[in-house]
Amino acid sequence: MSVKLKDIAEQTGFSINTVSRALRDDRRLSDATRNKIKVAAEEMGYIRNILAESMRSNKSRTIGVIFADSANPFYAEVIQGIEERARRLKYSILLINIGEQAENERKAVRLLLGRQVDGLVIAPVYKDRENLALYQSLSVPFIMVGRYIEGLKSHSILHGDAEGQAMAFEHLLRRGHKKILYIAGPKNISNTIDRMEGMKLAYEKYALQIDESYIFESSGHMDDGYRLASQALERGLFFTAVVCFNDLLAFGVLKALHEKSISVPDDMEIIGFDNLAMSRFMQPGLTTVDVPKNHLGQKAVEELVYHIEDATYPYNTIHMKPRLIHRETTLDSHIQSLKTLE
Amino acid sequence: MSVKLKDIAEQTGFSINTVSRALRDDRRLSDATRNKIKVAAEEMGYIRNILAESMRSNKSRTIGVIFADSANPFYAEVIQGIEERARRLKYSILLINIGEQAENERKAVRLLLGRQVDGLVIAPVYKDRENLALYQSLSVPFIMVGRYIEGLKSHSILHGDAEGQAMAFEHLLRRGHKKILYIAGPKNISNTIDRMEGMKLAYEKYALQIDESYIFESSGHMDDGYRLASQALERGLFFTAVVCFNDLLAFGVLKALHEKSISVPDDMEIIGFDNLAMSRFMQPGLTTVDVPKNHLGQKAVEELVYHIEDATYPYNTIHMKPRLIHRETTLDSHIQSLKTLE
DNA sequence: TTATTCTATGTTAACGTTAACCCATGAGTG
DNA sequence: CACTCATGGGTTAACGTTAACATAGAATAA
Repeated sequence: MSVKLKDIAEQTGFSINTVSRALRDDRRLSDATRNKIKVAAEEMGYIRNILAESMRSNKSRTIGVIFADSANPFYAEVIQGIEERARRLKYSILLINIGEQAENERKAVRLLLGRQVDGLVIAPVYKDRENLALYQSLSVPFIMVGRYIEGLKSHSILHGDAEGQAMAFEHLLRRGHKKILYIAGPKNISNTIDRMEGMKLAYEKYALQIDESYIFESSGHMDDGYRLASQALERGLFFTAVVCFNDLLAFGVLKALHEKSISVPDDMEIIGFDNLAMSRFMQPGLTTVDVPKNHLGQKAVEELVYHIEDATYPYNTIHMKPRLIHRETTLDSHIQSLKTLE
Repeated sequence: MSVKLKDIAEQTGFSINTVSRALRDDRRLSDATRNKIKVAAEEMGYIRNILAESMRSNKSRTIGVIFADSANPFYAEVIQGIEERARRLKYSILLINIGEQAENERKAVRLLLGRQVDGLVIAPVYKDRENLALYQSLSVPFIMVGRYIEGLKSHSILHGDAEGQAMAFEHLLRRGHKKILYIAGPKNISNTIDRMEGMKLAYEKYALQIDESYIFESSGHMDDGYRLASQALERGLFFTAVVCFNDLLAFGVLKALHEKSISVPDDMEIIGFDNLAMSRFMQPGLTTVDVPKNHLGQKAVEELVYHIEDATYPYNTIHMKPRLIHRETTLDSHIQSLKTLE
């Protein structure tokens, strides 16, 4: 069996409690005692039983992490940030994927509560009466990353969905595009709603009407981008630019355009969202809205731990700034003006 | 405070133990009692304290997962498989990233042991005397995914690194390529060694010599692919094909080639490894060696749980079959033969 | 009938740790 | 010299659950 405090106590002649204190660096013990015990523990290969510690101290140093899909490159980077920061702060993370299903989200929360997590980091499904009630009565702190749910927005860290999407559209509208295809995201998450809102803001700014037939719904995956763009082209829909809910969709769109021999950005401009690591390496490099993914995860944990360690710490929505990253799927204003002169 | 067994016991009039049994579906209780207790538990919003359960039963239903970087799309997909299967088997996963550092790997193992995990799934650093000793004396079952370490190969689930890399090279050598650039992976992992071995096998098969100056070391990231390919070209190194340790490197290489206006596959053929989800959407679509990533993760958990539940279950290396996926960065034999006729 | 086995439940202890409280000793204080 | 107080450590109980054993009554068998 493994080494326990009891074994170290017997070995060193101190009581179990003294051993426990020594290993927790309790200053009320003499240096000599503390060192003697620590050395013995090290020699005996002692590993503290965190389960027992958690049980007794009522603090598990564990954070539950609930996402739709950890393999999605966007979430993968957020999770990376979460793991990194949690590890640094001496917390461990329990990861659960829920595939955008509100019911799975509830199950995940309950499971994690059963595991006595000290807090939760969640990318929640947007609208679900039952979930709202669940969160409102939740016994542990929780932070929502990159998304929010109505009524609990103060728990969210957001990255300017509306603002970012507006920037993307403005970049195109300003330069005269009239027919822009918008491939939207899954309808049960806040990002889809906010980005749609951003699109509207941009159109309003330029006093232009949105043609609803240019808005497609999607799951946010590459295949959908490919499929929807292909279909639109095959049906003869006329457009000069495509804005995508995220980069993955844009990858699919690029593939479709290439197959139809439509030249990007000359005949068609494309803008994504998220600025995934791969987006820079696409051919051509994808113009997109940058979101600080890793930082988002780190910040979420940081805030969460504040709440865990201080129950009075207030919840306030945190906003991060999106940035439009110009690459090769759009023409920048300079080049555009040159072309206009030709 | 939260509802405990004690509360349900008081509410229903049964003993704590009977309540515990009822909620665990113990068949020795009468249906009436079991139902009454379950209904009461449900009504009272009882959530079982898994920590306490784990403490007492000496089984945490937790699996520790140790990878270099969960944001790497390859591992992200493996982890997805792990999470999926673990969840289905009622296990939770604790995730730790170690960045290919042997020392971090040791720390992670110890941390997870402290958390009383029932088993580990690891992508280990290849060669480290201390780690070998650690694993040899490990008190819980462990499965290594996609990699192995010397002396413990039976714990691994592998996907034919040598075989897959040989297939890639053979495809090129068979069709007459003489100067093939190979961008290898990080040197402290088994994949790099085995894939290098696969390359050698292919050259031997065609009785050709390997020119060491065509082998570059890398970290396996996109930037390295870009940087190394750019450098090779700038230095005037002559080659007609590039084989990459993984798809990420290939993405970087494609970018570099495009910048130099080298046409793929006509002037240069490229083969990657891993068949990431994005590889199909690259422009041109990347020819690569497919590895069943999600399945690898699922299988790892499946095997691990066999070991957890039956200590006599034997360790045997499991081999999965790689497949060469022909896409647009290579010319297939048919097209090649047509070109030859020109 | 009486012994035996089942069935359904209760009682007690334990998992390994930490919290809360207690107690000796000796130094410093007035 | 008695008193306080800090120092260094021990004792006991508790966290919430399950394992192991015990038991009472009913059903069955001989």
